[in-house]
Amino acid sequence: MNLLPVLEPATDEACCTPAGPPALGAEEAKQKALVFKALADPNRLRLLSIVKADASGESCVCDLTGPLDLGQPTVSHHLKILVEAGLLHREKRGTWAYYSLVPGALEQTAGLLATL
Amino acid sequence: MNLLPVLEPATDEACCTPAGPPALGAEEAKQKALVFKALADPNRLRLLSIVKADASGESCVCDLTGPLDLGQPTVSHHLKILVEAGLLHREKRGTWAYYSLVPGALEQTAGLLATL
DNA sequence: CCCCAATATTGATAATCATCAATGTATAAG
DNA sequence: CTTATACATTGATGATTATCAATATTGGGG
Repeated sequence: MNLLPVLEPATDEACCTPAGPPALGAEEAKQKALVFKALADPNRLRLLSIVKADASGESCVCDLTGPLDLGQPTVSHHLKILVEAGLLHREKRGTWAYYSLVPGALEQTAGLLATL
Repeated sequence: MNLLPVLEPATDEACCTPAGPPALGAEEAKQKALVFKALADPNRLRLLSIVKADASGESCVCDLTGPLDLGQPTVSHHLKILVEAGLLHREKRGTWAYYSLVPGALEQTAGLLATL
C-alpha cells in the first residue's frame, strides 16, 4: 500500500492553475455554436421572449405570427430551429401546436459562456 | 386567437409577478442578436476559449492561427467580429496585436438570456 | 532608405440562411 | 364524406457569411 504524497505533487506541471479546460475542441465548439446559432436571429429572440412572457407559459403559432412581421411558414421554420436547439418544447393538442420554454435551457445556455 | 380554458387558479395574477418586460421589441432584439451572431461560429468560440485559457490573459494572432485550421486573414476577420461585438479587446504593441477578454463581457452576455 | 515580419484589408467565391408562395398533412365540425 | 382550420414542408430566391489568395499597412532593424 502506497501512501499519498503529503505535499502537492511537485512534478505535476499543472499544479497551480485553476484547472479550467485547456481549450475548446473543434467538435465541442461546433456543438456549442449550434445553440448560439439558434439565438443569432432577432425574430427568434422575439419568439423566445414572447413565449417566456406569456402567463400560461405556452403559445401557439397563431399567437406568434402577429407580433412578428413574418408569414406563418417562416415562423414555423424559426420555431423548428429553436426546438432543435433544445430551447423550446412543442406539444400538439388538437389542431394547435403549443410551444413552451424547455425548463432550465436558457440558464444552461448561459452556463456555456462561463465554461468557455 | 383561440380561447384558453379558464382552469387556472386566477389568484394574485398581477400582484406577485416580477414584472419582467412584456416582450422584446424589434430593435432591442436586433441589438441582442448581434452578440449571439458573434458567438454563432465554432471557430470564434474556440478563439474566445483560447484567449480565456491563456495564463497571461492575452494572445497574439500568431498564437491563434495554429490551433485553428484557418489562414491568418480569416482569423483576423473573426477577431474583428469579436471585438465589434464587445467581447474581445485589441491592443497593439509593436508589430504584434494582443487580444484579451473584455472583463465581464461573457457574464453580461449570459445576463441577456435571463432578461429575454 | 530598404527589407522583413506581423497583422489588416480587399475582392472573389462557395456555402449557408431568411423569407415567401405554394402545397401537404392532420384534425375538428357539419 | 366534405369542408375548414392550424400548422408543417417544399422549392425558389435574394441576402448574408466564411474562407482564401492577393495586396496593403504598420513597425522594427539593417
